[in-house]
Amino acid sequence: MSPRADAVRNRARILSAARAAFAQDGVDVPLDTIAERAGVGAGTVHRHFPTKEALVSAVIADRLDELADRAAEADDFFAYLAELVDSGRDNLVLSAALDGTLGTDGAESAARLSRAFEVLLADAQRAGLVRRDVTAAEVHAILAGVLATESRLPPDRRGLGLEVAIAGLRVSRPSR
Amino acid sequence: MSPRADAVRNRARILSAARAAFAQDGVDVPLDTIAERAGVGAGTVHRHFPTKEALVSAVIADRLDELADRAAEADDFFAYLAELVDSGRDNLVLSAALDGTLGTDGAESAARLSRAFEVLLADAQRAGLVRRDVTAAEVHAILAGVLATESRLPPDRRGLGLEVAIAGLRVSRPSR
Amino acid sequence: MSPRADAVRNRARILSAARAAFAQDGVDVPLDTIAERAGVGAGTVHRHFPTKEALVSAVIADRLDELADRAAEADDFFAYLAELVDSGRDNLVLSAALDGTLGTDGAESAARLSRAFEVLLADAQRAGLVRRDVTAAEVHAILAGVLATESRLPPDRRGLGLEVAIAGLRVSRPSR
Amino acid sequence: MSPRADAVRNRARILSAARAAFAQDGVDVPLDTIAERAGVGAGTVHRHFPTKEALVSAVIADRLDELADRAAEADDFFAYLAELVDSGRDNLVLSAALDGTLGTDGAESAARLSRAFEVLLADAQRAGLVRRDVTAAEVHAILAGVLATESRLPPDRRGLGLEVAIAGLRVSRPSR
DNA sequence: GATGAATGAGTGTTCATTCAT
DNA sequence: GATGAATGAACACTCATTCAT
Repeated sequence: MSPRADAVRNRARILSAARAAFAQDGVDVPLDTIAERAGVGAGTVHRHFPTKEALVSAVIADRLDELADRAAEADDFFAYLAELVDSGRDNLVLSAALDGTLGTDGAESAARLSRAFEVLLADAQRAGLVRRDVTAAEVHAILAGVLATESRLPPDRRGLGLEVAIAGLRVSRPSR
Repeated sequence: MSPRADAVRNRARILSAARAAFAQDGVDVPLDTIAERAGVGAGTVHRHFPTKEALVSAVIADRLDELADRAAEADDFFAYLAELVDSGRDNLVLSAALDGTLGTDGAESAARLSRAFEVLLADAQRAGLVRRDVTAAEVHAILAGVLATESRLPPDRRGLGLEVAIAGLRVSRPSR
Repeated sequence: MSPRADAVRNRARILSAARAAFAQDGVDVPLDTIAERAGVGAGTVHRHFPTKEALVSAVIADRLDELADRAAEADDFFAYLAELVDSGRDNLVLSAALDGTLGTDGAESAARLSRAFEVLLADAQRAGLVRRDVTAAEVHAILAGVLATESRLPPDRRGLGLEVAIAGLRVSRPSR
Repeated sequence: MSPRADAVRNRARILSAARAAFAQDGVDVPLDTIAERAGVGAGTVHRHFPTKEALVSAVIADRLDELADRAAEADDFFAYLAELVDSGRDNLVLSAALDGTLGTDGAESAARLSRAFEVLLADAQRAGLVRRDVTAAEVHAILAGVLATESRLPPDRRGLGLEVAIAGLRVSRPSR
């Protein structure tokens, strides 16, 4: 009752190919390229994702889901950040796309991530490791910046951006 | 060597229009739109900038020149950063494009900026306000991240990204 | 020779769905739409009608068969015309398609219709109600025109096209 | 001050090529075909007619303008009809498309035609050559039908459709 | 030098048809 | 036999670039 074995596989392959292609060449890669990478016809991409925008949203939602899963499992705010930055290193483009509209699915995934992230942040704030006046959304904006920074650092300096952000997040008030 | 007055003016108008258009709609705006905004024909844009990429590079180089000018005039590292972030707030797109190749002109402008920036940074480091193990290039990467952060913050929280970065840059070693 | 019950039913459902879809949206409706309307898969449509053209031909042949049936039963030329126009009113698209090639089946149906129609016409001509120099094929062409006219008339004027045609068919020679 | 010499010519060539292509193969001909026939690139077609629909509308409007011109010059209702049918013989497709939406220009052209046609019709009615209870719009619908009829008649019978319509339009009431 | 019309390759999307399940 | 996913050619439309005026 499920001749969908192929369909499921194709959907996954398209998603994966799209993710790689977006990361490598930006969201402007032709859909044909993605189709070729996924080993399917152009029409198949459209069957699964009626619009290019839908595909982008799906890739982002997929990524958000991963992040949400990790956030839900994590128990250490900073370790989670490190992991997140690490995994996002090659996905700057994608993380940039994060600003764009997400389909309904994306919104849901983003909400899941937010909830898990808020818990982690609150713990860290309670433990005195993060200044209390920043919200989860604000820390998220800072993380987006960290990703942008990391992508511009030479390999042997990776981690510096996060290091600085963490240090900066600890201090309540700028003295200077 | 005389009727260049118009040519010079057109070049400036195109650059200005391109800058505004890139900031508003991203680097994917059609050249026709830029030409229209500049009040010139599409062919004129190509006479001055043979390629779209050349125009993008020129806009970036132009911006880098401004930044270099300001850096050369500044005497306070942090005030300079604040000014830079402030002026760059609406130019995230452009600053993202900064990763792309710059033409030769761009390289020169970038070099000018670097030299001025290095002086400011060295002063701040000597004064003990910035950890000594970061280079100018690294601080630049961090600034790019700050711009990304700021663009994601609501208006009433603008400045938080820079604040955190400055605080983080002061601490020499991450203690955690 | 047994499980054809379903096949027969499916064929009928597809034909019916196609007829409705063509009448409503023109012959350019996607086959998928027709398949969905018929409650079958796209592949099933092709099993019954290997080509879209074949489906169109079948729908037309089906319609021609109906018309032939009615013509065979009718005994009054004008009443038959009225009925035909009445039933064809919403099928302009289909009647336009009538020009296109009909498959072999279509030719047969068309022939049946022609024979029945010729009988009716001959009767009317013998009774002096229709000029004698027009053939059945020519009256058919005129009827196609009447359908086109009717589809352009407002609801409260429906019938005018046929009325004029009937009046015109009575006169042997244009006097002017 | 008019480098538009080519532009004007191209516009005319495209319009002409489109008219011929539509008449020959229907409105579904690829734009590329029209471009090729006109001896221009595909982009040029779009510069002049931003949308395919716009091109169709323009072709129709162009045709309506011709008809309006002729109607304005004519002084004999029936001669005008004959001329119209004669010229429209190969344009059934186009006249079928006439139902579709016309752009603003089309509406204007249609209005011009209506006004001229109304004058001719009124004259004919006053002269007792056409029944008085039909409006210009209704006669137009009948003409559309005549065109449909004519396109279905063999060459040696051309004119029969108009002949019948004219005869029918003279009689005030269907007697039967 | 400037103009803007022309070009044509490239893109997203549709859809008749095929084929694995 | 039926299903619906896969295919890929075809289409309308965009846009950087070229070129006649």
